[in-house]
Amino acid sequence: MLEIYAQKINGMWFGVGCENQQVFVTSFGCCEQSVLKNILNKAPFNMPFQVFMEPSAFAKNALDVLSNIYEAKDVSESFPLAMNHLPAYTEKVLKATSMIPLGYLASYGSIAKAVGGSPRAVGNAMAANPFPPIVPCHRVVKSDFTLGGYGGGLDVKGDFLLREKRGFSSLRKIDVNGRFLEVFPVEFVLNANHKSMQASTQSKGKQ
DNA sequence: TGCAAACCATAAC
DNA sequence: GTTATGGTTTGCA
Repeated sequence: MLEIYAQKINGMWFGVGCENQQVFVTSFGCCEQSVLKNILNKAPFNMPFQVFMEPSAFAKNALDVLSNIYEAKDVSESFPLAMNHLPAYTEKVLKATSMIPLGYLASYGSIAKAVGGSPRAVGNAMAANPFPPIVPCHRVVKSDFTLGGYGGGLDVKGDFLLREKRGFSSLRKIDVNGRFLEVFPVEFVLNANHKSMQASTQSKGKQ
């Protein structure tokens, strides 16, 4: 039985679906309704569920962690995430994605290089991510430093990156099962988008 | 810049 | 099985 909890923390709604001290699905959003809808969308389709008003201790802790991640705090705590029901490739991509450190981003292509497959396949796995923002799919962007897509909306993704800005300036390589995942500072994307906005306003000015 | 083709795992049929 | 569909990338005009 999937136990579903939703709670408002600091103005934002967070939700978890769990069973046997394992997290199956998470969600966040501006209202309770959308959070619950997302949870039911991403939950294994044939799993019976029940929505609870009072979070269990386990769920309460999970909700707090979600909120901390949302606020771009450095969260070291990790959870038992139930990934067994996911396709093997999706699981690999999500695990690699969860290794991207706070303040850094990876491109769809660099993840594809690290785990195999193609950038599009990585994008598909991101879209299927049941664990936002525990698995930080908002830290995956296009290779040209534009944002790409995001289930919760691009503005949400952009806001995340602004909050996660940490002032790093150099590339890093993360070891993912012996293969390297290249990551770069959030600033690269923020600067690139800033420049492109400047460029578009300049070209408008010239006309 | 803009467009077309290659990319490859999923889900739907 | 087969097809359609992407949260992409790359090359070429």
